[in-house]
Amino acid sequence: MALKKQQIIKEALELLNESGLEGVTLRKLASRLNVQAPALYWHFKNKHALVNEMAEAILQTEFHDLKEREKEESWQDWLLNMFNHLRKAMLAYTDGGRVVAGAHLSLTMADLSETAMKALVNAGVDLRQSRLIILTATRFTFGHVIEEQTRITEKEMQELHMESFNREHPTLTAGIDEYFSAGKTIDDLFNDGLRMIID
Amino acid sequence: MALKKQQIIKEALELLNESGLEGVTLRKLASRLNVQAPALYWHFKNKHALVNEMAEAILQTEFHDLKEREKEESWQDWLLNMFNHLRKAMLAYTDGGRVVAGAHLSLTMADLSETAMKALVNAGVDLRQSRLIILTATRFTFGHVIEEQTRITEKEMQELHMESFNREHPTLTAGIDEYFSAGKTIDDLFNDGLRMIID
DNA sequence: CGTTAAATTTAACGGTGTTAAATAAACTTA
DNA sequence: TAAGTTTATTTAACACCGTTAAATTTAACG
Repeated sequence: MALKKQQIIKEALELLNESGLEGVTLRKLASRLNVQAPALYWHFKNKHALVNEMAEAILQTEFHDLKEREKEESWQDWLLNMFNHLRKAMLAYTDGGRVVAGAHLSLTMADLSETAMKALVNAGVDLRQSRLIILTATRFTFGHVIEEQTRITEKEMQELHMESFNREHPTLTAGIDEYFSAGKTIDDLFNDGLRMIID
Repeated sequence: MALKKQQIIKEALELLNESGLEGVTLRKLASRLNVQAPALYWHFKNKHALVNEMAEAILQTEFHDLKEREKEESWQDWLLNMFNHLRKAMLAYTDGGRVVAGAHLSLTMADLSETAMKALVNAGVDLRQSRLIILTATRFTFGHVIEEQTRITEKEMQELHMESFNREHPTLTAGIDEYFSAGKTIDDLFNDGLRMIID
């Protein structure tokens, strides 16, 4: 039976979740589909194209029905919610941030930006200000999720020598401790950062 | 003559600028140093470690003498200037953003954060607020520079079908056009975004 | 000079994306 | 149904990649 594009992408996403971006190789993917690696080249012009389509699929799971802003909702709340969805979509997959942020010229991202621009402009926000807010928040979101998803091994932790690190960076350490000892989470950190941009 | 660590890193950075991150391979680097690839493993435990040291070197060129904030300078101006230096350091090398952002647990970045935290706290900014501002601005800066340095080929441009893209994203297109037709540059875009976070 | 440690080479392993050509399977048309 | 054409996949190979183990050279030191 002929291989379907959506099948390939679905299997690639499962492989992504199991092995991370480094683990997504054409041979492994082909093997899962009971096919030889070069067969994939009939469906995708190269690996980059496959990864781009994986990024679109990741975004689609969260944004296949992107709701426009309701009259009673503030544009700030709407936008905050939109970027939380964007983060959620990327967090759903191992290395999802790197996959999506690395996918250039994503149509879904463009649609997202367009919808967001309309939401803000319709709410009376200046055109230039709208663009600045959305661009800044987008890049912050990408940066944040990529950082959030970067795995640090136990080995790397030890090599950093926490006690001397903390001694040499007291203010930084105090800032980190204060935040989390106040019961705040990574989710809060993301939203607090986002609010700094939006408000 | 024995290979010196700094020589290797210097040569690796030149290779980075000529061939991009994908082009930095141990064989090519070794060849430039008139040595065989496995020789590099005596100086670095693996490629990741080499790239991490490249990141530190990139940062050091701009931050070997990081000046603390002067009494008469506002913390906002000082911070804005610091992140402009960070961006400049990364822009000095092809894929510099990906190299630096991908380098985990960078000591130079930690020193940078510590100095910035002290500057803000000494200026009377709340500890938590200081951390939020610096973290958000850092992640935005990484996201911005990575995006800025992502090369888009002529082919990819054509495949996007600009006219239909613009038709389907009128508000987004208008926002982009307005900004640049006002004579603003990418530098301005970065600083405008940064100011949204800092102010 | 002889010994020890530092630095590098040779050879190889298992993996990667990708291409060209041969082949099989599935439709289309006579 | 048979022939022909497009679609889809396989086989075989290329040119790379990071990395390891072992042998070998180079340098340092008593």
